[in-house]
Amino acid sequence: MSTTLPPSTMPDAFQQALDLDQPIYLEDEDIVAEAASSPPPIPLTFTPTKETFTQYLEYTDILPEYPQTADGGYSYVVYRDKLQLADINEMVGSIQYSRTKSYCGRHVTKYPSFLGDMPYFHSSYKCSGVKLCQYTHPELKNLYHRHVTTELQEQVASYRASLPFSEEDKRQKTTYAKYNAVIRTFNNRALCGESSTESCKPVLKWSDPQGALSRPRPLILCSNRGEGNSPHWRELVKVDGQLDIAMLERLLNSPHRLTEENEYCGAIEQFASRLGYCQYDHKQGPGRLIHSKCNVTFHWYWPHDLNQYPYFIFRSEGDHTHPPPPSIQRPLPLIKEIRLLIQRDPEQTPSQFLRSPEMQKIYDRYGVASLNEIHESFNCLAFIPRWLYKARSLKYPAGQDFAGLEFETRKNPSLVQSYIPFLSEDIIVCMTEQQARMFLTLESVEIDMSFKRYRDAKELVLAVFLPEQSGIFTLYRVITYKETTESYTRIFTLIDDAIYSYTRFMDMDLGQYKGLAVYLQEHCDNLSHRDIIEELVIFCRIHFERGVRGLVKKGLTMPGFTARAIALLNVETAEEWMLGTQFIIALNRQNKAQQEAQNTPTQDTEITNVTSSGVQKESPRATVQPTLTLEAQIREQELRKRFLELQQSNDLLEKELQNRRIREEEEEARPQRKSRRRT
DNA sequence: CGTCATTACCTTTGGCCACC
DNA sequence: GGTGGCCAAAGGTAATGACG
Repeated sequence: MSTTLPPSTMPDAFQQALDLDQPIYLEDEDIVAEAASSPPPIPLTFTPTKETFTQYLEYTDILPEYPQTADGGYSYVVYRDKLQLADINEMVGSIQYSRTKSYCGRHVTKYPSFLGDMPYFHSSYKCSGVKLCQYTHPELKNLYHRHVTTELQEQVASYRASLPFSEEDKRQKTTYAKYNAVIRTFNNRALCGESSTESCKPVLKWSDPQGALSRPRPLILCSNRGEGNSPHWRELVKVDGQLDIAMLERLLNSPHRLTEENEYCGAIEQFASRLGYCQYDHKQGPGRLIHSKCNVTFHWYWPHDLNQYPYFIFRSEGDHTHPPPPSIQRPLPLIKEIRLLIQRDPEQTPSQFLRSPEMQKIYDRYGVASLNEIHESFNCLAFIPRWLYKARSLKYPAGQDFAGLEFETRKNPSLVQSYIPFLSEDIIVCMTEQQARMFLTLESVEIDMSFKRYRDAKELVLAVFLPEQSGIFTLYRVITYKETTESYTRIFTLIDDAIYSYTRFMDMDLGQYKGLAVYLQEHCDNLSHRDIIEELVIFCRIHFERGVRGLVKKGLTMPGFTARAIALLNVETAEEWMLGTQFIIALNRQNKAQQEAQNTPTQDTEITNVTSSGVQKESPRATVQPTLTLEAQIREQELRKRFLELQQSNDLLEKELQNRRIREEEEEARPQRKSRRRT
């Protein structure tokens, strides 16, 4: 619905302004100088109650982050092919001035505007100003502006740079803050109590070293403090790297102390900032952030039919009665993209997210290596963990603990059928049908226990290494909150149940499975659990190596023990294994006998304890050196040769590992930032 | 219609704390 | 020391009504 306006009612200025061939361009010109000869105002709206005018008009395809403003109004006519309402919101939302909305989206249907005689919407913001430190330099405070130019930004930066020490150097900042605190407290006569006098001044001295190995330590004390007990102030300065002691000494002991005059600050924060004080400890104390108000108004108008008229007008009126705020509004299109990526996969950590291939694509698009190279507002990335947390909370409203799982299973019952065959408060079993089928085709599986993924629970994983895929295939996952034998028995029963529930229609596989069950039952009656374990279980290499090193740590002194024991891991047959272990045991006996002969006391450590924790507690079985037949002796020689070869290659490996450890220790010893380590 | 004031709800932010 | 979880407070938004 549109109202036609007789051409006669169109003001000349409007007609002239509508002539897009002759736009009125005002770019980086000095508006103040032009004010004397300012052109007649251009009407933007034609309403009977109050017409809106603009003094300046600029055509553009993108609204600047710091739109210009003017007394009679500075307006931008923004044109873009296929302009959408979202684009308008994005551009208006990206301006760097904090603002509050005066009103939003008012329809104007009866009166024409600069956009023509079609209905339009009209919205309005008010600039909220900035927050300035109470010690802001008066010139900076009064840096009213209409246009943010490079010169203005440099001028603002110069006020920040005029502070005594670089704001970026944390150590210098801390030292300066310490110095200021000491001076202030001395000036308040708060440190020397009743003995405090006008002449009390803080000085930095070094203590006399106590003993040959101690070093002099820095002290801040009152200049009136003598030897021994004194009511005057004395404080030992902590040498923990946070303070630059040499700088503190220079500041405190210099005959020309920094002038006692107050210093000025250059801190400007967005009005939206919740900081109470500026980030700089001044001589006169921390500076409270104070709201510097502003009366600038922003208005924007856009036609109902953006397809037909892909224009909108943005108008800014009044002077900003404050210096320009720092550029911290993040570019909206990029922010939307990041938000979408986070919503898609909120289970990443912030650093994983920033290094993800999706983010890498964004960096590549801009030809940069990190976000802060795209826009300075990304210098602070604290919003990333918050958004991840929020997205996770939305995705898992009941959390990701047991309650969350229960919630998910109720919401999505098929989850139970397809992946969680058993769920109780103590044990959660995860297995799919494909995993169950895979399980039945295997001769062996690996069992691993993880303590790290969940806070209170442990995770037991049955997996198999597939050489064709060069990867580990998980077969079965149990999350358990108990660690008792009963709970493990229950877990292994549940493996049976899970496989059965998924594969009950597979006759052939079921036969295999039943056969295995019968086999286990029959053998369990006749054999001890140790025998069954020996028959069925191969323990983890890492646990074996840990066991070997543990024995050495406990005091086993047999020469070449580590290399020989670890060589056992590379044997290929049971015979080689038995021979190897007997060889080591015999050597150990010999070694012990020698040590006893020399009356050297040794640790009572038994090598046969070298197995995984499950068997470790058992008493070692008596080993008998067998009497060998001739045939066996020949076979033994072959095996001994093979064992020695293995041992030799292992010795080399051991040496290489040792060298690597030494190198790592040296690296660690260097004074550098320690990296976090996960074990 | 332009503007202001009010209100209720939504979102962001700085800071605290526990944990690894 | 970095990180994540969480909270209170403050800023922002949207809707609405009143007035000139």
